[in-house]
Amino acid sequence: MGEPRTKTRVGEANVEKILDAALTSFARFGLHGARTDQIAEAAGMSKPNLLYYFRTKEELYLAVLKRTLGVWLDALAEIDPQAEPSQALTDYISAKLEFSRAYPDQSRLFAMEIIQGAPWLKEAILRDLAPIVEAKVATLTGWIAEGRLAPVDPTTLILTIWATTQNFADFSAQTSLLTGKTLDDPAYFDRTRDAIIAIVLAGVLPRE
Amino acid sequence: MGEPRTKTRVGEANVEKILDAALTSFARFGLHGARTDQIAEAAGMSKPNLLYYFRTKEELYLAVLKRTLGVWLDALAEIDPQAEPSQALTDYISAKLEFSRAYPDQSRLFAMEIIQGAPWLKEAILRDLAPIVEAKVATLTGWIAEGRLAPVDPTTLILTIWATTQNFADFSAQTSLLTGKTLDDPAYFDRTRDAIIAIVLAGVLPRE
DNA sequence: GTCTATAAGCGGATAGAC
DNA sequence: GTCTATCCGCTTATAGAC
Repeated sequence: MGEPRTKTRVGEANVEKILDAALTSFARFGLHGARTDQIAEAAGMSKPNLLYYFRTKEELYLAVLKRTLGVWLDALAEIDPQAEPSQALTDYISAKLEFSRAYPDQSRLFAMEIIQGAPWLKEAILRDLAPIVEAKVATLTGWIAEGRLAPVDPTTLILTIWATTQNFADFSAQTSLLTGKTLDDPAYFDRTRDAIIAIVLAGVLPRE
Repeated sequence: MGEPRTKTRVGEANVEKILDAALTSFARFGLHGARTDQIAEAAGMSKPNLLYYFRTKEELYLAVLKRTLGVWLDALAEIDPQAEPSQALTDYISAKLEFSRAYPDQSRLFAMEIIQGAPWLKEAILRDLAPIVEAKVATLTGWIAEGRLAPVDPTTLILTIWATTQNFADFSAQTSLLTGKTLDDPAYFDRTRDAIIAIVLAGVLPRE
């Protein structure tokens, strides 16, 4: 499953340019809809030169996906068991939404891969993502046991946060068709973040 | 934009078989990844015969999408301004989740089209979906004004419900990788539904 | 309406010089 | 490492008989 041949500095710079260009195309057109010559052009090189770094389109696709998964893992891992639950969840929701705003293509591409059954990323999800989720479920379970969180199913809560935050990147086409706004509008971004936090936190914090 | 040529009874039956088969393929592989001969085979006919009913792959794709959009519209339109808010939202969430369980491919295909910017469905969304959403936002705004609903942004609330419910169909690959469960498991389905309703309703109902 | 056979073109991948 | 030129497989779509 060939790494890109990147020994030199110029090579590494090219790999980065290719990954960025590929992300845009794959997010917009999917694995099969994306065109290698278009990606090469966007990366500022010829098609054969692109294929010098990534031998096949599929290899490039997987490389793009794995780069995104890494960022996801880091954000999730940052939920701190020692923190105040409402603050920890607020921070995580904010970070996740901010990521969706800053890197909508990464969010979208990831979503498309998952929707299609994760044919390329299945292995990496099981190996890298699952253990972290398990750890965070344990954290939430602990908070619930201590009465610091309402007794909501922890896995469902995590998936709900992913669903709500990612939604605004993934479905931004629909959202902007319906509201005329995007997350690039700072006021709308803040309003959305506050609404999500209000909805999710209210359902999750213990009533006194 | 070419209706399928369906004058006879056998023709209509074939069109249905094609739409069903196409839904499966498009949801799994996307517009460009799906293969017409595979769809034809799944529909029990030859490829030229399929292309007799739908002149191009794209025409077939759009027909499949529009069939799904119709179902969506009906469910949303059913939210009754006269109803008790918590009951109306509970019913809508239940119906939406049930739809995602019963027709996961429709849910997934719709999601993929939206994520890619709705290149094929944009027009229909603006014409058919937007007005209904507008009407429902008005309903929610009324409930908020009457103090029967917490002052949450109505559009965000609707989008949140879509996000949470659809998520369990769209991301079922991820969910089942992480939990080992699918919505086909009745107990898991009920647990998920209750958790979503609890989270969303709690954040939205007015505190006394 | 349905088929077999085939055309036509796109697009990923390679050859080989520089 | 990068390019030009080119190959060739694969897939949509059509021709035309039944």
